[in-house]
Amino acid sequence: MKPVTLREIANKLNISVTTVSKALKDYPDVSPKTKSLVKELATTLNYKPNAFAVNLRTRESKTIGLIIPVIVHHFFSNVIKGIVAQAEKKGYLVIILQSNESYELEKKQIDLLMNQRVDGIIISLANGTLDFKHLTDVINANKPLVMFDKIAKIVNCSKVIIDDRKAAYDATQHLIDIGCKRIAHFRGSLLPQNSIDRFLGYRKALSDNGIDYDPSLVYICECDDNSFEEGKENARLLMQEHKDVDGIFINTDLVAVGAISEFNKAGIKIPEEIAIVGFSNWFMSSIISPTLSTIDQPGVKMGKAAFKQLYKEIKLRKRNEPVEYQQIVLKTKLIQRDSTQL
Amino acid sequence: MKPVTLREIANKLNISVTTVSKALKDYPDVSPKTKSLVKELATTLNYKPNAFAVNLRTRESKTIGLIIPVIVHHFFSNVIKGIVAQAEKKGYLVIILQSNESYELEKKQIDLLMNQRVDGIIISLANGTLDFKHLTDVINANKPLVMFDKIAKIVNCSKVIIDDRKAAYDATQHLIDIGCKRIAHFRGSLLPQNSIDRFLGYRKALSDNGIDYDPSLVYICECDDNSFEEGKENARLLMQEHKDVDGIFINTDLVAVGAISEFNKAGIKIPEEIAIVGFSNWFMSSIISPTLSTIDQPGVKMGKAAFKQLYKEIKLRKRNEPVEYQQIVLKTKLIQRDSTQL
DNA sequence: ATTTTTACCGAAAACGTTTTCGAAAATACC
DNA sequence: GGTATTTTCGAAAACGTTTTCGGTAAAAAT
Repeated sequence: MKPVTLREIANKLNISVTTVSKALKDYPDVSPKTKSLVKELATTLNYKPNAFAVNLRTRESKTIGLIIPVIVHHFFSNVIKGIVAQAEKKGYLVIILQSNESYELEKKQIDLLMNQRVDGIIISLANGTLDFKHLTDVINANKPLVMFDKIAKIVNCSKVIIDDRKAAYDATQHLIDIGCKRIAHFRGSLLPQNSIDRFLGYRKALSDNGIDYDPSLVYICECDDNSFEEGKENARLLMQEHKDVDGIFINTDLVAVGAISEFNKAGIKIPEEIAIVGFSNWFMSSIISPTLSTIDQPGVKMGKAAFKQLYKEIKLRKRNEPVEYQQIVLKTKLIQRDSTQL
Repeated sequence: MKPVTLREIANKLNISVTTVSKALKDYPDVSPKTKSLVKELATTLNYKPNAFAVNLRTRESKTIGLIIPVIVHHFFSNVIKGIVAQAEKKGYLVIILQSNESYELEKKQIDLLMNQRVDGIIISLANGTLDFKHLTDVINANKPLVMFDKIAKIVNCSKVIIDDRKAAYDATQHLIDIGCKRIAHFRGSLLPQNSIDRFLGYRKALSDNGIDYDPSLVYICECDDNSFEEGKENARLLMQEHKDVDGIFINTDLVAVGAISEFNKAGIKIPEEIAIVGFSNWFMSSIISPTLSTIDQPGVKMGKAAFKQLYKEIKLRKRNEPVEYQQIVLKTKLIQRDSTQL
């Protein structure tokens, strides 16, 4: 019942553990005959190297850690999929942890992963994370760290992001192009970098088109969990406070879907009375009525890119070669659907 | 930069590694003075035990494996969340792999996890899995295995499921209760146990109510990926082939949403002309129009239950106590919404 | 004062690998 | 046949921890 070890193979063949180990790894200093003998016996005995022993010796775990704010989220589960798939290709396993948007938990989890001696960490920050010592600690411990989506610009490491600012600019410009004059923005949480960037893109588009920026048209919400309700709530507020608004750029599709459902209920016509652009291209956005124009945010691709970069850094570090941090910016594109199709 | 080891602490205090180790684990045979000395130094040096070494020595990895068919799926990502949360509470980490509904991949991944010496495995089977040797291998290697949702009844291990048959029965009975006479069933894939059970529940409800079972009313689809399209396609077929159908019990909410959108487009009134019950209580089902009646399938709860059972078995095995496999059946409930509200 | 007990510590083996380095055996060369 | 070279192998150390088992010194008991 106990797993087979090198020693057992060695004993059965009356050779040393050393030779067995070398034979299995095709060292040049072991004869073809013994090599084949060893390999044969290893497969018949179904020998599997003990990962702990290998890791202890080689200081590699062939495992990486992934920390994300929420797992149950279309964008993040797509990223998970991308990372796991790419990692598997390279023989790496992925340990996934969920920070629940909590800075404290995030810190603890980084610790957990470091103790586990993962070879690297991929992270998307919790909204509440303002202090970055736990992250610089990782880097100082000489362990590769890649941030994606929700990043901290100050931290010096590789990042995989989209150009949130440009994407938001494109979305807003699109609303302007179809004739919107008073454009609101549902911004979501205040802190995260991409919330900031999307807001800046929105404002830039306005000013580039000579439209005055009106702060009262920007709706903020700190309720992290029920985005759908957030959309409905903001839509209700908007209908009370700003009847003249004819276009909204919304931070994320789920919120947009909530808003649409509220507008539908109130009998407000989309896009005739209010045009809407969402963000992330959730598959439901092509399904609801009216279908939602949105920005395509390539989750799987981001995941793959993040792992690829991490992998590169792991390899470089191993060879003691200098690593230079990359800022990988993936392309987004505007997808026009009925919610802006006049 | 190198992590601190027991030896370094020992050298700094001029005591042995043994004593340091014991002090940190509160062995009775080390004096309070040295204990506090060691502990203090350990925290100031930020000592973290090397997980590999510990694992090698203790044969525990404090890590479990999770294999699921797809990550990007509301039900499964909820299960992930439940498992990860519960595992973290007990100090366990979770390695997640996605089988992509492929038997071959599933087999490989089991192998990967066994090599990694995880302490246990939680799995939901791929649709294509018909041979179970890779699973019995796990059990024979004396490693705890818990299956959930998509299980194999033949395999002798603990399982966490819902009573699919009863749930399907309830759903169908509900359709009958509101007056449906010709009830179709979108069954999805043919193989998985829960597809079979749901079908049986559907049939039982019919016969218990004296309604003839008509095989042509059961729609099967092997397209694993685009459930939404499957719903639309089946709806189209149904409208052509069986204009007299007045109720459908649909295997999963996403397919149901597809069907609803197709019926909406065709101008067929729900529930007046066709009543619909879905399955899983995806959050979107309370959002679309009309809102969808469905069976609540508690993903997070299932994940938690699965880990709890696995944890129990890990502990029992460690103490060499006999483990008895549990079949944990979680409660589902029918949620009535507009799609069956006459 | 001697023996017994208790309290405290450490040497050493073990977990299963990998890798260095030297030695032995086989082969080549003159 | 003797030397030089190449093949082929294995002993041993190392990775960092845990745990068993003795051993010593001090404290308690006789």
